Order: sequence, then C-alpha cells, then structure tokens
Amino acid sequence: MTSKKNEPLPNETSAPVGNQSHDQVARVDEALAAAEGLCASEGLRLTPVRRKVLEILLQENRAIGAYVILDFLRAAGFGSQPPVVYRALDFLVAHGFVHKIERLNAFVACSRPGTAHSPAFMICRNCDAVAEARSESVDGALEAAARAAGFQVEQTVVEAEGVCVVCAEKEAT
Amino acid sequence: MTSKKNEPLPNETSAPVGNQSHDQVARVDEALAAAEGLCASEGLRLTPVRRKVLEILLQENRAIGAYVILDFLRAAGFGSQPPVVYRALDFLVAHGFVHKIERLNAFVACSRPGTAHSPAFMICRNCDAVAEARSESVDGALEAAARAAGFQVEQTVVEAEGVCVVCAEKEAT
DNA sequence: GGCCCTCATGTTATAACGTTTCATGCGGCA
DNA sequence: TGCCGCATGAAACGTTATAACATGAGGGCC
Repeated sequence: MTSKKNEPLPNETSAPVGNQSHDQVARVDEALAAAEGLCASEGLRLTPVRRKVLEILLQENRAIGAYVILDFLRAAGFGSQPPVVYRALDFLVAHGFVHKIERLNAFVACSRPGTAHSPAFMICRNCDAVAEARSESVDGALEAAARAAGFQVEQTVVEAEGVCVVCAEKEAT
Repeated sequence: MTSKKNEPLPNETSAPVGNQSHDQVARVDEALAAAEGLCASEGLRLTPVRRKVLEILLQENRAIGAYVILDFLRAAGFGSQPPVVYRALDFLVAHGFVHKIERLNAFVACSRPGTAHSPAFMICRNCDAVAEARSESVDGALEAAARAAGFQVEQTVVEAEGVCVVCAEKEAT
C-alpha cells in the first residue's frame, strides 16, 4: 500500500450513527432491504453479522479495511476476531453485495447488487473515494485478449487509480 | 487470498540453480543484460541487491511473494530483512522491470521491459502461471469510461483470473 | 423427543504482507 | 577533507489474512 491508512471516519459522506443526513439513512435502509429481499429469494442467509457488515460498508460509502470493519463490529457487540469479519466479507463478496478493491486491500459496498456485473473501479489517490463504473467494454476487450491466448476468464480485477473530479478541481486552484 | 501460498519451488519452469535448461539460462542472462543496458542509459543504478531480485524473478518465471524472494536473497548472502526486498522491488517496479500482481500480492518479472505499457495479466488459478498480455484495447476502454466520469487515470490494474490453456486441457481429461 | 447433518459463529493462534525508524557505508563533488 | 545524496543493514512494529478446532442453532427424519 502506497498511501494512507483506512481511518475510521474522516469523510463527510459517512458519519457516526446519529449524525447522518436523512437521505443517507434512507439510502442505507433501502440497500439493506434490497439485500434482504435478494437473499430471501435466493435462499441465502443474511445473518446478523453479515447484515451488520453490509450496513457498515453502506454507511461508510467508501472502501475500508477489514480491521476497520472489525472495530465497528466490536463496538456493536459482535465477535471481534478477524475470522468473523473475513467470513462475513467472503459471503458478501461471493454473492455480489460487496466488492474487494485489490489495490487497497479494502472492501466497498456494491452500488448495483443483484445485477450480474464485473465492475471497474476508479480510485482517487487524494480522497480515497472509490467509484464503481460499468465496464462492459473493458470486459469485452479483456475477454477478447484472453480468448486469443486460450485463457478462460472466470473473474476480473479492473481498477484505475488517479484523481477524481472533485479533487482535480481542488488541485487546479 | 483465496488460493494456495507462494511456495518456493513447485514448478517445472523454474528450478534451483544448476538444474536449468540451456534456454532458460539464456533467457535470464539476456534479460539481465538488457536491464543493465537500460539502467546505464537512463542513469539508474542496478545494484547487486536489485539485480539479484530481478534475477530471482526471471528464474522463477512466475509470480512469487516478497518473502519468498527474501528467502532466496538470504540464501544468496544478502540482507534478510523485509525492507531489503521491498526497496529493491520498489525500484524494479518503478522503472518497469517488475510488475506487482495485486490479486496475489506477488511480483513477476516484466516480459517487455523498456517499453511503456500498462499490462493486463492472466492468472491461472490452477498452476499459478501469470501471463502478461498486451492491453491497448482494455486501456482504451478504461480510459473512455474514466473520461466519461471526469476521472484522470494515472495507473491501472487489470488482472483476469481463470484457467490457462495447459490446465484447461488437463482438466478436460 | 432424540438423532444427525449442515451451516454459521466464537476463539486461539499463526502466517503472510508491508512499513517505520535509525544507523552505517560508499561514491561524487565543492 | 568535509559534506551530501543515495543505497543498504537491521530491529521493531503494524497490517492483512488464514488455519484449526470447538460450540451452537436450525432443519429433516425416525
């Protein structure tokens, strides 16, 4: 990792519970309800730990490390050992509710769960924001390159690091 | 990491010194000579540690973890503390002699050093082979998606995990 | 109810990956 | 000669992730 750590709360899009905008709360609640619906319809078990991890990631609304999540879990009265969070993350990633950002060794809630997609991410090196982009054309190009090599793609990691719009404007001043 | 560890020597394309094919030795020597030439022409210092790390990666001819490299360094009489290998890797990655495979937290010698390129990798989940593919079209698609979002790309990570030709044939039996 | 099976969780310990910090040495150069 | 920049050596630590084993909750079946 070349940049700073995943601190718990240094951004304005997230905040400790009790200091959230109405929209933010609504967004999280909607996403949680949608996840519950998806799990119900697919026979998956969105257990308390798994649900809480997803809630944490939705509230943060950015990529955070497993051990930051673990701190939140501990504070919420759940088990506080690493396997607890890694198992929950395995489940959430396997079923498309969460993505892992390999470049940051961190995790972020999926912005479009339930839709099959292998996303591309834009990671701002300045503010750590992570945007999930559609990547059909990227995947197509990658798939074509793989086919040429006789390689069968099962999963892809596509991550771009750079400067987001907001930070670019700030830097320009 | 979902798969097995980076063991020191479990493949047929690499081997302990003294058990290598003529072609393999020649390939490593050529690449080392090319790296020395490049460094000389750009005023870079390919010091003994850096050269040895590059040699190790060329001999292995696959992605290996920093601590595996460190074991080789130790065996060769170099310093054996983590910063030794990470500093050498920083140099080699910064100047395009080595790539980091984020998915594996491992490193691989560049197959086309000296040419500017942001490569795509095909990682076999069965045999751990890592192939470096040209990725112009992938980069183009990614750049287009970024531009649409106002994002300035500085670096990209493009990695596909799946099954290579050789392993696919074996599995088919 | 009692049994068994599966899945999820709790817990301890450890492996694997990476950085900070300070000290030392070596080559170039005023 | 003294200074400076860069590379290395080494100790300690921080961060990320998994292995291994035990416990418990729920569901099907007799």
